[in-house]
Amino acid sequence: MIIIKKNMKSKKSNDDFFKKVLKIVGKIPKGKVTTYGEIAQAIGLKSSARMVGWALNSAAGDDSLPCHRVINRNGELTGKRHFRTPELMRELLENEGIEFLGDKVNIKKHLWRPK
DNA sequence: CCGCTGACCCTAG
DNA sequence: ACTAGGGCCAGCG
Repeated sequence: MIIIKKNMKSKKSNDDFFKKVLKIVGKIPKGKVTTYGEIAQAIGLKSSARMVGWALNSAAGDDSLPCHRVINRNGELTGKRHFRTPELMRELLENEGIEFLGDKVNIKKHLWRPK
């Protein structure tokens, strides 16, 4: 009667987190981009932007998941290395109408915040 | 069990 | 404007 609480909670939390990340990323509209930090905050974790990347890494290869629209706060395509090819990420973004400033995305113009 | 690593972000000097 | 360091949670050797 007194036990089992801790164990259950821990397991549930981790799965729930993963689910939310995929859901939010999948909701990113075409022609928009968001950041790891924004997603992390939308989920409820204030400083766990790294976990967002971790979740995406586990889901890498899923064509239904526009992980190329997820970038860092600086507008840099930090996750390009985990794609099939480093250039693929930029190609996809440019194809959707995202503007680039040098090697970085014009995040100020295309930023989309999950609500 | 301990420690390192990671698709990040913030604060301080 | 740039560099350095700490914090965060989860996975892996």
